[in-house]
Amino acid sequence: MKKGRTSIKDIANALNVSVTTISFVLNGKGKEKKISDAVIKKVIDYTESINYKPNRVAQSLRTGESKIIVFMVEDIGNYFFAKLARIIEDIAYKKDYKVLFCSNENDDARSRELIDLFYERRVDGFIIIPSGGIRNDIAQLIDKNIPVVLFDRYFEDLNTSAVVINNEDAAFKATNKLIAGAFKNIAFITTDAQQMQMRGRLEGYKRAIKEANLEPNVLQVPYLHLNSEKRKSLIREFFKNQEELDAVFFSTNYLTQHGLEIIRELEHLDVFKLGIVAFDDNDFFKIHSPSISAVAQPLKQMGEEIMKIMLKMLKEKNNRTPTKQIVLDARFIERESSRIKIPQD
Amino acid sequence: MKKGRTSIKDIANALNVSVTTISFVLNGKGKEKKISDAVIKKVIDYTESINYKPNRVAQSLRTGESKIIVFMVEDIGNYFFAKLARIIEDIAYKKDYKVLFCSNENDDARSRELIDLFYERRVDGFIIIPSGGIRNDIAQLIDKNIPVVLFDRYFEDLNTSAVVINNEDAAFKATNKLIAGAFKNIAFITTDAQQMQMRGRLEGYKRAIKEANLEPNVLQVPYLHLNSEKRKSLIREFFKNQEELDAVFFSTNYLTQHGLEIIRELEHLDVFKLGIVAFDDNDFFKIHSPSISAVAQPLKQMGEEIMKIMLKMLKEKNNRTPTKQIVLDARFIERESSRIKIPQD
DNA sequence: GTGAAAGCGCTAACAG
DNA sequence: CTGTTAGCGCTTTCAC
Repeated sequence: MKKGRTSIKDIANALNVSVTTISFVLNGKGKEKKISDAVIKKVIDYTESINYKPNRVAQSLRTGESKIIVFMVEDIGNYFFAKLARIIEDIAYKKDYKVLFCSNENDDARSRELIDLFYERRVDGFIIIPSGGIRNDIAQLIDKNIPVVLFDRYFEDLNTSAVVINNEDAAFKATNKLIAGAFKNIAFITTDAQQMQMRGRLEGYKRAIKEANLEPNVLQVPYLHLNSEKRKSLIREFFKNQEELDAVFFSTNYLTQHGLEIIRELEHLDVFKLGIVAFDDNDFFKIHSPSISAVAQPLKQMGEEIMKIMLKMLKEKNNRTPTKQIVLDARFIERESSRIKIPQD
Repeated sequence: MKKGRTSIKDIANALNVSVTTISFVLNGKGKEKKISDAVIKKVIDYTESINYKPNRVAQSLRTGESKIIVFMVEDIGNYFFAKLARIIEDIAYKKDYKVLFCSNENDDARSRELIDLFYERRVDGFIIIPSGGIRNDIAQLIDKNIPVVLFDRYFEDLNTSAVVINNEDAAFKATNKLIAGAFKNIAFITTDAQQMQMRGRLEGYKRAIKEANLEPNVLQVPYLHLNSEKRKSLIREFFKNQEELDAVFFSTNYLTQHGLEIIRELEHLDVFKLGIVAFDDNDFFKIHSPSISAVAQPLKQMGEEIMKIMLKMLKEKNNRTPTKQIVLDARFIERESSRIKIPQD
């Protein structure tokens, strides 16, 4: 293994053929360009023997393509996103694309930084869960003819391709599960983010509550500029004044996590008597006592739809592919926490 | 916002100055190269007005630098790695480096693919938790003079910079916590991976058990070619034949997760009576009933040490920086699961 | 103070 | 069938 980096020119010199020949062979165009089998073999053998790797930076510069797709979510550590990432990656690999993952923490500044970073590096496409304030950045990408597929949510006033679930319906059904479990005072803990998926979940909850002639009971935790301790204390305060409460529906994964922690520490709440439902599933929910019922998004299907659109855009680079919006249904996973509890009176 | 991508040449044309001038100004060398203030202002204003972003691919090709560091771990979704990633990123940003994260799933083939991907793209440095079989790939990077810092574990026969914790000592102390909690039959559930950090943990456990005149009781779950269901059934079988068992020490995060799931389903085990300790902390451990005691690695310190070495190597590019190995101590977080339990007889 | 031009490693049109 | 060469967008040396 020699020091430094070998170039295609070095190989041409070593083998006494031109760089063109090398380039053709390495790009699998040997046959097509009628390079002799002997030369092809010579080139292949040699490049393999020295473990030559072409400089993709130069390739990218020359071709204008990077064969890289960016997958940007709130938090790649999140069970839901991590699983989805895997599905997308598998599909991409089959088409010779690599996928780079990153987390925007639902933060506009960070999203922008990441978009810039990858845009400047000429990635071929973006799959993004947009944070609230990056509408214009997305619009710019589209303007520059770069394929973008949003998911989980999108901007209603921006014409983009997107894959989302029917949040209103999913929340409606989940709330009804609690209602069917004979719970009467069902709180909904959500964020105050004015993102469409959050609004949808809230609407679904409200509709179910209304149709059952119950009272809505909503806590909206501000989602900006709060660390988890602050959020937790808001949830704690909310629970403290809820003597009647018998069930809780958490609208996001991290709120569920906070909520379970608080319920655990409050004397007047018994996690085994409370009805609990979470939006988005998590590996720990089945280990928890009681196990936690959850609304699970159809990961496989989402990944496939996202990539179908992305690959199409990538292929039709020049003529602008018409945008496409897909809405999928979520699934309710019933566990212990949403079942009818032991009567208490 | 115009279509396509603006180049430095377009700007030169638009402003009637040469590309050199633009380049100098954009790289902050305006003053140094004695470009007039008027021209500097003109260039800055114009590039900002059209929101020009230099093509980093071309920059990279020209300078041979990408200003990107790769951070590769088993699973970036893991609490421990995610936190560490954040710390590293913060430090890198201050020195104008970006960090790209990726997960190798402790799989050699995947590690290799990722290393190749980034190597071909000329990233400036690698921070890696190596999977077992990539010793040679790491060696090649070092051979090619690319800065590499390993952490969590390293190859004893390869001279690399690395940051690790004292696993033997941490496991020894954690086991002693259980022993102090009056537990007598303490099982150690680990993988059969022959990686140094796993061997260290096993040794620490064994030493503590021996010094207390207890009997070691070890389950080594094969870590290759097993999906989580398979691993779980091995743990289930192990537990089934353990009537005497009163405590468990899990050597990794995912084994803890599996273990808790199994304990939950087995009639003869009561999670509230069992002593439990996990290696590596997790957000869910404090929500779990009972809350789970854990060995926590010193994240901040690890991140700082890793970056100290990395930045040094990056700066001294040419003369090969001597390698450096750092060993840090872990911390035991005592929660409910390791405390003395209600007497049972 | 500013510009011309070489060259980073690669692809591909064109020439022979 | 294979070689020569322009050029992707940028940095930087050297010239004026």
